[in-house]
Amino acid sequence: MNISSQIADKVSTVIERMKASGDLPAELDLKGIEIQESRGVNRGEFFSNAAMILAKRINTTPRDLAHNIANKLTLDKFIAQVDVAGPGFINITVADSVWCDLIATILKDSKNYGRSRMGEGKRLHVEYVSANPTGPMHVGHCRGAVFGDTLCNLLSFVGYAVSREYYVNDAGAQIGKLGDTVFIRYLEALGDNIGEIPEGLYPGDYTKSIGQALVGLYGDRLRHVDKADALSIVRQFAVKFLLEEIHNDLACLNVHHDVFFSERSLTENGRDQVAEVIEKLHQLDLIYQGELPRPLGHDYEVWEEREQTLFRSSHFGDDIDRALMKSNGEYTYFAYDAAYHLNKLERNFDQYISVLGADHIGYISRIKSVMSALSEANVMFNVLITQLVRVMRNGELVRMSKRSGTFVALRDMVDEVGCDPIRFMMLMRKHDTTLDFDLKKIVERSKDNPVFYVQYAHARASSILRRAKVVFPLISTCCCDLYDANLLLLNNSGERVLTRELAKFPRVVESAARYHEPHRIAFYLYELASAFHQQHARGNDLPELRFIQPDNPTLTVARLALVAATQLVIACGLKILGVSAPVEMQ
RNA sequence: GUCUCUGUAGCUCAGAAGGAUAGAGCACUGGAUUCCUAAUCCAGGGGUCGCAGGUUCGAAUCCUGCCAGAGACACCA
Repeated sequence: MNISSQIADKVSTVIERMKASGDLPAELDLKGIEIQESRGVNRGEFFSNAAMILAKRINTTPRDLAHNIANKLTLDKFIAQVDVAGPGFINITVADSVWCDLIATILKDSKNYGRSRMGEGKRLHVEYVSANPTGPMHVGHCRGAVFGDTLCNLLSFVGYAVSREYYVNDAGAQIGKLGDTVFIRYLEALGDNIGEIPEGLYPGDYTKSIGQALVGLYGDRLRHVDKADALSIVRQFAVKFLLEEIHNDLACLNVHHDVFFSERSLTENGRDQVAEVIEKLHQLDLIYQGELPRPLGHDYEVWEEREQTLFRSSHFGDDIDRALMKSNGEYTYFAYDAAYHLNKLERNFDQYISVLGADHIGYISRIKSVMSALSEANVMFNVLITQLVRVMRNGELVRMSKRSGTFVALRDMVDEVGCDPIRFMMLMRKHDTTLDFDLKKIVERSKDNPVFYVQYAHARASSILRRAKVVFPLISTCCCDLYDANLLLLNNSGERVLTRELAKFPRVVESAARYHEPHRIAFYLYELASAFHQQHARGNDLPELRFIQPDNPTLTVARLALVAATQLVIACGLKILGVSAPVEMQ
C-alpha cells in the first residue's frame, strides 16, 4: 500500500467522473498529472498539479479548475482537507485513519514492507567487481563491489530475479605476468636469491605466500620440468589462490556473487566462443580488415599503422571501430569480452547491468555497441560507472601506486574501520561522482558519521521496546500484537512527522531501484533516524511525549507500535544496504 | 582535438526525473543530561544553484553556447 498512489487514484477518479458528467471534455488527456509529498508548511501533506496541467488543454484558469476538483475530493472520507494554493496547486491532507492504517500495515507486512512487484520476476543479470585475479582486492575495487552488491539487494527487493556475476580475467597477458612473478617467488621460497622483481611484473609482497604454497605442494619438482609446463601450472595455481582470497575479501565486506565466470573457459572444452562471436559479427557484416586512425591529443613517440580485424562499433554510436584481433593474430581483450557478452545473451536474461570502474568509461560505448549488434538492438543493457574513491587519513591523501605495489588492501581497511561504516559511506554518494573516504573520520562515533546515527536509531528503538517490557511485563512488543493498538492516539505533531517519514519508504525504494541509485536509501534512512531521534528528544522536556507512559498502557502500546514500525523500516533499509542493524550500541 | 562526468552555503553533499519561500551535515555562536542510552536534541546566522540566452503557467532540474575542474581516448587488461 502506498498513500500517494491511493491519492492519485482518488484524483483521477474525480477527473474521470467529471469527464463522464460532461464537466470536462471526454477526450481530455490526463498525462503529466502527479501526486507529490508537500515540502513546506501549511501546504497539506500531498499536492497535485492536475489543475495546472489540464487547464491549458481546455482553456480555463488553473485555479477555477482546481477548486472544482477540490470540492469533489473533499467528499472522500480518505481525505481530511483540500486547499487550492498558488497558481493552482491542490493541497491535500489525508485523514488520520489513513496514517493509522499505514502503521498497522507496516507491522503486518513486517520485512516485506516496501517490497513491490516492479521487477515482475524478470531475470536480471548484474556483473560487478570483476577485478583481475592478479592481486588481492584493494580500496579501488571497494566502491564497485559495495555499489553492485547493494544494487542487487535493492533490485531483488523490488521483484527482480537477480543473478550476480563476477567475470574472472584469467586469460591474457596479465595472467602471464602473474605466473612469471609467482614462479620467481617459488624459486625464492626454495631458497634462491632472486633480487628485485623485474620491471613489468607484480612487485607486491602478496605473491610470496603463493610461492611458498607451491613449494608445499610440489617441493622443487617444478624447477625440473619443462618451463612452459611449469608456468602453466603456476599460473593456474596462482589464479585459484588469488580468487580464493578475493572471495574471502568480498565476504568480509558482505559482498557475494552467484557465478564466477572464467574468461579462459570461453576458449576451452573444444569450443572457441571468441571465434564464434567474430563469425557471428561477420555474418552481420560488421567485421572488416583495416587500420585505426591515430588518436588525437596524444603524443606517441612511435606510431605504426597496423592492419587488423575490426568491429564496426562506430555504427552503434562509438567514436571509432574497435580491434578484435591484434596484428599478431591474437584475440584482443575486447574480443574475449564480446564473446562473454554473447554468452550472457545466450543465457537469455531479460535485462543486463554492468558495474564498471571509472577507468573503463572509454570502454562503455564499444561494449554497448557489441551488445546492440549481437542482440539486434533488442536488449536492455545498462552500464553503470562507479567513480574514483580518494582515500584520506586525517585529511591527507593516502598515496597509492600499482607499480610499486603500495595500495591499501581491502582486508586491512575492513579490519581497521569495519564493514558497516565502509558500506554506508560508499553509499552516501551518488555512484558516478568522486568520493573522499577518510579512514580516520569514518570510525568517529559522531553525527559526522551517518552510519552510527542510523544504527543508533535502530538500537534506541530496540532499547525502548526492551524497556517497555520491564515497565509492562504483560504487554507484547511483538509486531504481530502491536498492530491492534489504538493508533488514533498517535496524534501529536512529532508522531505524525515520523509516520509520514515511514510512509515514504516504498516510494524511495522504488525510485532508487528505477534509477539504480541505492544512495537514496542511505539518505532516506538518515532522515528517518533523524525524525525518530527528534521525537525521542522531545520526551526530555515534555515527559508526556515519551514513548513509555507508565500510567497509561493503552497509549504506550500505540506509541510502541510506532517505535516498532520505525525499527522495522530502518532494519529493512539497512538490510538492503548490507549494513547490520544492532539492537544495542556498545 | 573528441567523448563522458561534475560545478548548489566557508567545507562535504542531497534535491523525490519541471513545482510553491532551494535543504541536510560539518564548521561557527548560544543552550539542554537526576530522564525510554547526550553516539542525542533545540535555537541562530550563512545562497547571483558556474555565466549567458532559450523552452512554459513555473527551471537548480530540460535545450543551446561559453567558462572552470576531473577522468577516458591505438594491439594493455
